[in-house]
Amino acid sequence: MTQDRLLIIDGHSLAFRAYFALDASHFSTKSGLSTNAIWGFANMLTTVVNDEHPTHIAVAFDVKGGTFRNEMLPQYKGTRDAAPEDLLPQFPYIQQLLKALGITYIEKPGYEGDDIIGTLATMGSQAGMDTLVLSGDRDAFQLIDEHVTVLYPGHHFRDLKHMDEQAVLDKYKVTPAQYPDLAALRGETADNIPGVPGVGDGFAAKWIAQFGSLEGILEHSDEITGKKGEALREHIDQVRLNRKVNALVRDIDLGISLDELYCKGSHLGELDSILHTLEFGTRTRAKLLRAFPADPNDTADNSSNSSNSSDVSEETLDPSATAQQSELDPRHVVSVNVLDQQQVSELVRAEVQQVSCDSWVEEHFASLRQTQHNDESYALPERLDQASEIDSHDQSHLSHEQHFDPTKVWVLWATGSLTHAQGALETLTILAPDRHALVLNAGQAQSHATAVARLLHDFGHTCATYDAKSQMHILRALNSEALVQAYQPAYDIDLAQYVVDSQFHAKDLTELIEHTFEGIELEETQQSQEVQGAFNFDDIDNPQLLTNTFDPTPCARQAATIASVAQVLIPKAIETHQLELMQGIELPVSRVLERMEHVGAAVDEQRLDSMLERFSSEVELAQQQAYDAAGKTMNLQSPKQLQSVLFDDMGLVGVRKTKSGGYSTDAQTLQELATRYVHDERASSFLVALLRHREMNKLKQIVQSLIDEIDAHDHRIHTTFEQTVAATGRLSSTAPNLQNIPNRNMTGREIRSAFVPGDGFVSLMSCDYSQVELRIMAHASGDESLIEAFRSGTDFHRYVASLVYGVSPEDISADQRSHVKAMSYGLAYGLSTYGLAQQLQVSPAEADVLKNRYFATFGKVHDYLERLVAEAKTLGYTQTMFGRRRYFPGLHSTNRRVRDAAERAALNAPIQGTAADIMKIAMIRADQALQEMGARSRVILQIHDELVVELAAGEEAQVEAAVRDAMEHAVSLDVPLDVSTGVGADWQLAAH
DNA sequence: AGTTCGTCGTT
DNA sequence: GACGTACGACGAACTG
Repeated sequence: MTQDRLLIIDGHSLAFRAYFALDASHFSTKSGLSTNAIWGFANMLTTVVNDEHPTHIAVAFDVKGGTFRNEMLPQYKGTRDAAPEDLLPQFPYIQQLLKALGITYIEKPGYEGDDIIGTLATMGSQAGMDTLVLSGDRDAFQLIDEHVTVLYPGHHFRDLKHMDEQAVLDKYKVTPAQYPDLAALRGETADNIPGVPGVGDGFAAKWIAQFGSLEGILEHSDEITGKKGEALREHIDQVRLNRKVNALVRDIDLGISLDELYCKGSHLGELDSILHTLEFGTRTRAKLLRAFPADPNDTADNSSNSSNSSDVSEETLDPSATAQQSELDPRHVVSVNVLDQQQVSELVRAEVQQVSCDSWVEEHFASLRQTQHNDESYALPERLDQASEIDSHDQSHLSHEQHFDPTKVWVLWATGSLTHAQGALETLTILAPDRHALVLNAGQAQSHATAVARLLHDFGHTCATYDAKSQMHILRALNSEALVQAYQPAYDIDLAQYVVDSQFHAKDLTELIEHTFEGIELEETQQSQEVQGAFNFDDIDNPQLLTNTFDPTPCARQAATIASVAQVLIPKAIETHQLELMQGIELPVSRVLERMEHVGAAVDEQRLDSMLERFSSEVELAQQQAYDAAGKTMNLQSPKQLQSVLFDDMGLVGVRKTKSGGYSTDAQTLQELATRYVHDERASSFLVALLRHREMNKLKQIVQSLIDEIDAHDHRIHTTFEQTVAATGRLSSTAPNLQNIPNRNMTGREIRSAFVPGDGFVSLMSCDYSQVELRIMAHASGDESLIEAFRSGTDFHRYVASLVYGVSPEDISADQRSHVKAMSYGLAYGLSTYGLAQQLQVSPAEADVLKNRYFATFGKVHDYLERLVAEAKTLGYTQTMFGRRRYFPGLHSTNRRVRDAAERAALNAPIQGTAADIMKIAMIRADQALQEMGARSRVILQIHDELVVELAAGEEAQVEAAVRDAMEHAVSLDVPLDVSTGVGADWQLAAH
């Protein structure tokens, strides 16, 4: 029958994808079973079935235990993380669900799902059936022929690519039958299969075209010249093996005929029973039944279903109750008023109307005005849910957690450009709570700045936006102090995403939207119909502004999408107790950062220029010395060329290898080589010159990057502080990075002397926390000895060393002190004995002794650190003192390197993160204090545990006291927070 | 033109 | 067999 369509699904890849696309914490039953993969699987399945209308379906699964491939290639799929522990239990339910839907699933011991797929696809093709293979594995491409198409998921699952013969040919320039040859040459990173280094799809295809097949290539491998030919000859065995492994088996005896894969329909009884177990609602049931209607011949056990289904319908019979519930229940987030861009574009119609801003606001914000003084959205304060390890006493600076009412959210959205922290506004959109939008051009926005400020003042507590810091830069262009002051939105979806999952970072709004709606199906709701139009109003009082030169629709659409994203992310943030963090810390600090970026740091341009000149000539000198020693020239900045000089020409023996197999030429290696070959005149002078070149070149580059970023208008440097990049909660700094200006040795530190007070200011003050991370550990672990060490107020490292070595502080040697100091700092990084030994230049045995002594002295610190990792393993995430979470999927990896790294990160995250939280609170407090005292002095830089303040004349003492107080009392711990300050004519001199 | 690697600066 | 977190910047080398 030509109508027949066979759909073959790779069950494992679909379940994995579903699992990672959906946050497990939002999908679980009361009894604690995770259902995210099941739900996502069902969702994806129905989507594909609705799109493709197959008549026959089979789902293939892998079976536990290895296959013949593992015997051939031990590392096969070695880099793949083991299935997370809450994924595996979901498979039986998926299979049960498939059975209830009348879908056949197949597993076969000794074979992978891919082989079952290969067999079924071959069967389908031979029967002349229209065959679709849904798989995320590119090996499936070899199955494509005139009857077989592979549905291959792109970045977004919903856009499945239909890979047919032409598509493979277009993309890879080979036929589907040749595809495995190409894959064998290229390798497959996902499966830990190395290909020929340096050979990608392009070269592989070229060779295949030239020689017809992999066999042809291997026979004529001698004829291939160049590096790639050489690499091919070296990896010939690997390639042969790859080709064996990636060939799918296509003739397993499955003991099943295609007819048996026909979809007869769902068994209602079984379906209701499994949906009940999974606590899936009627929406999911309805959707499944739309895709897989009940089997008319299945009349068995009708009485038992009716009891089940009435059970379900009772709770959701009332439609208004459903809507209410679905807003709160993350599992039903699908039914929230979610608009993707496509939907919005259909619904938003631009209608140019002449309205006055005031009357428009009056009309469309009426609902907010009514509830303004009796606002239910201000709920009773909720305690911050904290990690049991860390307890903070003082959270008064944090706002109380609010409930989220999507009907009250409105959006203020400015577009424009942003360079050197200088904004220019192009459009300004107000999306009202009733989903009507007003779009202003620059001139209109300018003349209504005060009105907008008033709007913010009245309703800022339900205002949402994206990237408030950049918005504020842009809004500054309107030159309205009132607007800048009033701009305090309640929700920033960029920050919301960051506090919900700091690991994922969307580079722009588009990416954030994609990520937010990934795996979420959008349903048409009545609410979405309410988006009625984007209106552009003309200012009657300013006739010159009457011309509308732009289309307001995209602006309104973007604003509407921001509201939609907020409707998904804010409830998520509330559930995970992150809203307080966003509103109490991130949003307030974003205002401080905005001002810091706007103000910038003044630099002495001449000084930078002369440094650049000096470093440049040093670079050239060192380069010449290196050339002389080597007896030839080369690019000293090329690790590859250095390798050949050092390890081939000069015959030195390499020390360590790099990831990709070459010998490392990093500074540590060069140092070691210099000691080892101290008697080899030529080698050692080359090494010394090279090291010198490296150092000077680095400094030269840093100075150059600073010069490049000087703003021509005010001769200051305006860095950008990235607030949503570092997974621990720290800030980062770019264009230029002012958080990595050299500080370790005199030569580099000089660069700091180029940072000076600007016109109208007299000096710089540097204020930094001493040993914050250690103090956090002392507090959180409750270790009495360490707490006492901090309270004693003496030389901390000396005091600790005296405890560790059991001698009085004055008898501690310089070595002992520095060793203990390194140990102390290494703690928070999960430092190994080996690493400690490396750093201290002592034997691993000695390092081990030190470590044991240290932990014997500070036992509770040891317990605390272990507890952090253990808790991260159970919870899946760590928390800082202020509840900031970071998730660690790698903690359960079977790959030890990955797992160890995750453990170290999990140990470090709550400590580094708490330090970051404290500094952010200190910045908010310092900024506020300076404002309140009317000081002209201002904070201009933050370097993780240091603030740099630009001091105005006569303010030094007062400002010093204020900033010190802000930092020392940002939070109250069981140990004091020590801040040291210094003042000087430049940043270097301000050091203390 | 865009990506990945190696290296190195900070905390 | 590796072996300290978190970042950003640069040039080289390789991909298209």
